[in-house]
Formats: sequence, C-alpha cells, structure tokens
Amino acid sequence: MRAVTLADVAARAGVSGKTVSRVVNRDPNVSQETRRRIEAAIAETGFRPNTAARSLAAARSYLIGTFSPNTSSFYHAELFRGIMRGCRALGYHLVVEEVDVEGVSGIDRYDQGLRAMRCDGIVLPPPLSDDAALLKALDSDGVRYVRLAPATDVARAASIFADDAAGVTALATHLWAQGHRHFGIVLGPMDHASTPLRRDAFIAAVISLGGQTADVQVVNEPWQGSLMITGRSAGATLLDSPRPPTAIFTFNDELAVGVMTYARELGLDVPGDLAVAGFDDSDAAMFTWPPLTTIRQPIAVMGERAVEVLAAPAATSRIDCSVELIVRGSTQR
Amino acid sequence: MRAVTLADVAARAGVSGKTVSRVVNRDPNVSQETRRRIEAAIAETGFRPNTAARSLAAARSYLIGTFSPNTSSFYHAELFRGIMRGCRALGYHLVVEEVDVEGVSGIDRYDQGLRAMRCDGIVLPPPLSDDAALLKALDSDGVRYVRLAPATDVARAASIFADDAAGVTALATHLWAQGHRHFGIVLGPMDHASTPLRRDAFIAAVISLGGQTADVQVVNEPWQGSLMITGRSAGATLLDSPRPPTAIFTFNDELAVGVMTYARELGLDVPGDLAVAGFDDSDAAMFTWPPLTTIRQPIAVMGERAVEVLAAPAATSRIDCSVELIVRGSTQR
DNA sequence: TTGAAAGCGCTAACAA
DNA sequence: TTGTTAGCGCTTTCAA
Repeated sequence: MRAVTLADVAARAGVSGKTVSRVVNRDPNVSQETRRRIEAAIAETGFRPNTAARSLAAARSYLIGTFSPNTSSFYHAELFRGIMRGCRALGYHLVVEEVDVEGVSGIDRYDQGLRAMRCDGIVLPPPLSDDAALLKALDSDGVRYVRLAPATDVARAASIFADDAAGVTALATHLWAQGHRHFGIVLGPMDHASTPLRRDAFIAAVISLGGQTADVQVVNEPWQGSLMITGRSAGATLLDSPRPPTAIFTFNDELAVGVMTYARELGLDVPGDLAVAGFDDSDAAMFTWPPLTTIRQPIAVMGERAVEVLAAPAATSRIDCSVELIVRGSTQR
Repeated sequence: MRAVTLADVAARAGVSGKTVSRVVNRDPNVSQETRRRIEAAIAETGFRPNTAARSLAAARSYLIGTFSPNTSSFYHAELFRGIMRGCRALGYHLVVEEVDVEGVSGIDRYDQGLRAMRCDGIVLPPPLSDDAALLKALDSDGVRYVRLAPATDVARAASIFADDAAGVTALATHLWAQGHRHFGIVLGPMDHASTPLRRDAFIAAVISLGGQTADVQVVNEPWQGSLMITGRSAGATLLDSPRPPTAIFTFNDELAVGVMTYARELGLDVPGDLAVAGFDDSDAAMFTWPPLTTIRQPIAVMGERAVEVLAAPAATSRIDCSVELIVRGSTQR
C-alpha cells in the first residue's frame, strides 16, 4: 500500500496541495472552514508528512544534533535527558554521535557523522564546547550551535553557564567553618573549562578566608577507565602524601565515591578523619556512606535551554544558571 | 555560497550525475579511471551528499531509532553506547526519543516523535520490546525493528537475548555452596521480561539444589524515583521481615547498592551477615564495599548486534549471548 | 485566502 | 560501463 501523500489529502478535501501544506505548517492564513475540512481529511487518511521531502524543499532537517561521551557520567546523562525534552517540546528530533573521552575526536565524528544530517542546530557539551577545530567546522558549515560551559572565546556563539564559582565558594566556606585548614582538590579533565574554574574559585575562597595557596593540594589524576576508579586513584595520591588533607573536593560525585572508597580502605572515618565533597548532586551522592555533600547544578534544565536557544530565531548570547550547595553527612562533623 | 551538488561534481569530472551517484554509493560498476576522476572532483569541491534528497529519492532515511528511559541505568546507557557504535560502523545515524519509565508511553512517543523520521530500523530495549501497542504500530507502518530480551510472542520479529537463566543458576549454586539456605530476591520492573525469568530461574535452581520455594522471599518494590533508592526500600522490606534472608539477589547492580546501604544502616556485615549480588556488572559494582558479586552480560555488544540485524538484508530471527558470573567480596565469606 | 508552477538534490529504472 | 529520464513529496514563489 502506497503511503498517503499531501496530494491525496488535497484531493479528498477538495483544495490545493499548498493549502494542505499551510494547515500542516500552522500558517494562520487559512479560513476556519477550509482548515476544518483539511484536518478532517488528514485524520481520515492518516496522512503523515514525509520528513525527507519537507527537509529537501524547506532546506531544514528538523534535527538537533549532539555528542555523547563513551563513558558513564551523571552530568552527561542528565544533560542528554534535558536535550531530549527540549527537542520534544519544540518539535525537533535528536541525533546523537558518540565521542571518545580520551583522544576526543569531535571533529572527526562531526565530519563523518553528524555533518551529513545537516542538523538545524547542535548542542555542544563540555569539553567539546571548547574544541576549536569543531567550532571552526561548524562555523564554516553555517550550522547554529550552543555551547555548554565553554571557557575560550566565550562570545563566539550562544553559551549556557552554571555559576560554578558561587557554589565552590560556598563549599569552601562551609569546610572552613568545620575547622578544615588543609584541602585537597581532585581535578576533572583539563580540557573541560569548569576544571580550572572550580579549582581557582576554591583556592581564591580559601585565601579570602585566611588560608594560603599552599594549603590546597591539587591532583590531576590521569583517566583510569572510569570516574570512580580514577577518583580512587586520586584519593590515594592525596591521602598517601606526606601531609594529607583533611577535606577533599572533587570535580564530580563519581570521583568523590572513588575517594571515599580509598578512605575506607585506609580505615579513615568520613567525616571524622576526612571530609569529602563532590559536584552535580547525582543520585550516587545519596548512596555513599555517609551521604555526600555536593554542589547541585540544574543540568537537565540547561539541556532544555540549549534547545530553546537553537530554536529561537533571535540569537541569545548567554544564559546563566545558579547552583546550590547541598550539605550532607560527608562533611558534617 | 550555494552548496556543492552532485551535478557540480559531475560537471567538473565530465561525467553524468548518475555516475557520481554510483561512486558515492559504492556501486562496483564504475571503471577505475572514472572513479578516480570523480573522487578527485568530490575532494576538490568538498561535495557532501544531501541526506534529505537521498532519503526522498531512495525512500530510506539512513536513520536508526531507539528509545531512552528517563532514568539512569547502567544497562540502558551501555546499550545505547553499543547502538551508537553499530550505527557508526554501518553508516547509520541514531535518533533517540525519551520514554518515561513509569507510565511508559512508548506508543505515544513513537506516534508523535520517531514515526515522522521514518527510521530504517528501530531498536527496542526492554521493557518496550514487549509493548504490544508499539509493536503493532511498527508492524502496521512496515518498519523493521529488533527486540532486546522480549518475553511475549518471541518469534514475531528479530530478537536478542542473554542467557539470564544460566547466570542466575550459577549464582544460586555459588550462594548455596557458601552455605546460604534462605534467600531474598528484589525484582525489577514487572513489565521487563527478564524479571520473572530471573526470578523463576533462581527459584528453580534453589529447588534443584535441595531447597524449597518457601526459602525464597520475593520482593516487588514499587518504583521510588531512582534504582538505588528503590533498592534501599526493598532491602528494608526483606531485612525487617520476621525471618530475614542471609543472601539477597537483585535485578541489577543499582538495586544491590541500595540493599547494601540499608544493610549498613542496620549494622549488618556484608558478606558476614548478609550476601548481596546484583546483575549487569556496572562500574558501580566495583565500588561498593565490599565489591559486588554480579552477573555480567555483554550489553554493548548486544546493542551493536541489534543494529547489524537491522542493516542485514536477510532477517535474522534470534541472537543469543552468553553471560558470566563474577564473584566478588559481597558474597564470599 | 487560495492556487499553479517550478523546483529542492538525489536515485530508480531503463536504455545505450 | 555509462547516460537519460522521470520522479520522490514537499515548499517556495508568485499570481489570482
């Protein structure tokens, strides 16, 4: 059986194809009566517009593209959910391309994958939001894109930020109030803009509280295959050092879980001997023991906003979202 | 600047458009020399075939569709990765639609979302692989699909299975050998085919080892918002019961993490007082304390196979994958 | 408010 | 091995 086309509907409703097209595309210039007849014909025939034909004629794909890392992370999963919601709300479909976390090949994956789909917009999660080669390719293709938490050349295109510094400052203040004077920081990927940003905000806060740069030990642990494993290894680096910190702040919750695992292996009591805090408020944070102090950012909402920015005809340049310190047992003694 | 079209390439290479099309589509019936000239012209012009035009003319979308649950789960995340890999390897692009775990609305989301994209194939993860309304819609649209771990009407279309029963039997045997005689099972979603399958396999194994049905307490905990929270609650149901089990087997690792959390709250020693085992071998399994005994299934590989099945011209009816029992500290005393 | 005509850029089917 | 001719099903543009 042949698929129902727009022409079939037109014939049935006794109007031109163009008028049917107007109804389908919500063009206001159609009379009540005509619209009613056409809608009836659409319902009776079960007509579904052919997306490929629409794309070809209108030169738009109705597609939003994004990249997904090849490794589990609450942040990316949650962001992805927000993007899906945004697409659904705005009538787009979402195409995804996998990228490797190490040796990220954003540009290759775009070139050989997403590019062919001619997406109407692309959402760039970190660290891809700072991938110069990729940005250049997108610009040269004239593709619209939104960047999440970029660090470089921030005015280049629309971006979405969380106020990391505010959250980190609140955390440092809380830890200081708990009596901690010697801190450890477990960094995230260095190509992720939030990594130096959170580090610097933490150190600045410690200094403004009366401490010194030397009171903060920073660890940049190489990737070990999973966030928790990497975190465990970073915990070892800090806790086996000559002068171990009494409070450790990690780039995300998964790393914190790893740190807590190592602390347990050493027989340390959290929070008695060691305070641990993460970032993101993933559901894992509620299931460490004790529950993890963390900084919550509205990740899914940021994903939705990203799609809204792409859908909006006028270019929005920058959206800022606020974060919140969630204090739990892992830092409260 | 106008985009480069196939006709431009044809003009430049001094051949017909159809011949360029042949080169692009890897048709073998093109002479070495002609192919070389055309490839050169493609490279020089930077020609990119227009996917919408190809789709329209060839009546295929080059798209694989799938559904993603609105909740974190290692299984789904890993499966998704496998599907992405499969798509990339076979020249497809992946379109995703979000579905709610509770009040699953697979058919609505298909009808209002994916359907319009006319995917060349659809991968149905559980529990959607048993969604009768969705299957019917797909059949009536004539869309090819693969089902993962379906339970009902298994011969209806291509399916991919893991040998759950073998893994569960190995686990029951291991627990029995450790001296356990009284077991708890935390079920997964009841619309997920593997749920009754694993339960029944476990009970059958216990009976064949010399136990009885009454030795296995089964808990079907309602969804509490996250797998770990649900698991904690299920753990409470089992461990606060009049005759608590000494070994608990959960539908997946996240639920096991929840059970272990509750056991810790009770002051129980794992594995001394209580053995806990999960399913999937997620990376969380390595980061519970003690590390979690679990059953590994090749999830990502199953996702890749799913795409291969869709891409294959001849219909494959059934693929079986084997599972493996991974014994760790949570069940070894 | 509605319609007619001309493509959008590619591929299928056929012919040479 | 290569070329020609029709479309694929929709939207755009322009006219009525």
